Amino acid sequence: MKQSQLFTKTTKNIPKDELAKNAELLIRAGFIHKEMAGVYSLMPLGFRVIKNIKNIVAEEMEKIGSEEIIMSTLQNKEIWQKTDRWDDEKVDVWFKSQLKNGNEVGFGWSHEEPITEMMKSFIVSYNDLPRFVHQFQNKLRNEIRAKSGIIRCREFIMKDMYAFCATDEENMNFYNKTTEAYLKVFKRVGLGDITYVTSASGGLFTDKFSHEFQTICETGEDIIYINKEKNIAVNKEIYNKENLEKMKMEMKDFEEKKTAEVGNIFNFGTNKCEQMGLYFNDKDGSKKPVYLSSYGIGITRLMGVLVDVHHDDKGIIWPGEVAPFDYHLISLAKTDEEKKEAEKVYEKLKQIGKEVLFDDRTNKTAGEKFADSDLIGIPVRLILSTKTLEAGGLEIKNRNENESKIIKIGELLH
RNA sequence: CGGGGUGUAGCUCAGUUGGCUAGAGCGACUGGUUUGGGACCAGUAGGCCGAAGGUUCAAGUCCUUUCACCCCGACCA
Repeated sequence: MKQSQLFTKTTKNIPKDELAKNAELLIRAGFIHKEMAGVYSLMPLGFRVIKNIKNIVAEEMEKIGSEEIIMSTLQNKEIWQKTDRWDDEKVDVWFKSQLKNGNEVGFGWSHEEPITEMMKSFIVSYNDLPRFVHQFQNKLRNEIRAKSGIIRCREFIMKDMYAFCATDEENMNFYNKTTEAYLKVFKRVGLGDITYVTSASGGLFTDKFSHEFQTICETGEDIIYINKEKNIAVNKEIYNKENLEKMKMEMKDFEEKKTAEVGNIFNFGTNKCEQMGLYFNDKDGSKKPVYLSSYGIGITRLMGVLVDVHHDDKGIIWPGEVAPFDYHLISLAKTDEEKKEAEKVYEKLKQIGKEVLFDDRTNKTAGEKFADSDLIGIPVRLILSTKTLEAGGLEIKNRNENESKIIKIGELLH
């Protein structure tokens, strides 16, 4: 992509209505645009990062047997009434509207009920189980207070996955497989070292505990207690003597950390399906309720957490796999010949399958280009200038390092 | 939803006890000089001072209402 054509704009000014680092940098670097409190649009750069995160998540979910679908945003009131979750007293994040005929509809804040309802058309026998599906979908939640930049939004992209199983064993097996898959996802996006599987309460979803994936992060809204040796973490909401005794641990074993919840997994057992009337005929002819578990990863939130965790005073430092581009090729070419050379490098890099942002702008000074480059945060910066050509090639520098070196153009293409 | 704060140029802000034609920096545009860390000079454009109502000879400034945004708390996949 040529930067002269890229739909974006960077700014030196810190937006006055954003205190959170993630939103500040993403806006300044031109990744997102704020529509209103808790609602952001994605610009091309932001869209690329989101695509990369989605691809990683999709890959890992497919590896454990899930298929991608996409469900509707508009939701049927009657379906939610079956589990008593239509009532605003029970679920306070509903956005609701009306059809022309006066019927109420809801905007999806979660999809357990609709997916379970849908499955009633497809799961009737043990032969139809297990069934795993996931989707990337815009969730709408009427949060009392949007905050922390893109960490707590009213509209956001979420990956939600649902597992329908015949037995508790099958269900727990998938639950454990997903836990592993999630850890892989967080490792791949660059949060592996600071993300913990955390025991938490089930909240609205289940009476039992659930597991959250919590990433250590200043902008986070959760407090968790971590034991690094045993790799155990507990959310503050269930952190008490009684629960610790069950784990045979004491408070002195834990360290308190501020974290952001980047993923969570819930086991509903057969509760939800019993409420919704999703049963199947087992081998012996008996009618049994289906086991359901659900698995979420906040995709846009993940982008925010990544920025909060990976930045310096100059801008964002994207981990490789989620970065909007592999290379930021900056041309400081003066002569036509040099310009041609820069163009050639750009084309060659594309040919070998690299994603390149090519700063071909002629009306910007070197300093401005460097500042933009640091702000945008592409992992590897390549500079082509009179100086580098004289030295035999390009200057290469990683965003997270200070040293640069000259390499031959040919070396880069291997 | 309680408490606190902020709305003035595209962005970030200044604007005194109410006073004449509302300012700066950045950005944009034009011309020129520059060209390895947001460079310089000259010029130009750009405003319903968040919105509505009120007080006053006079309102960006005072009063009332309202909307938006931020922060703290409560809440919370």
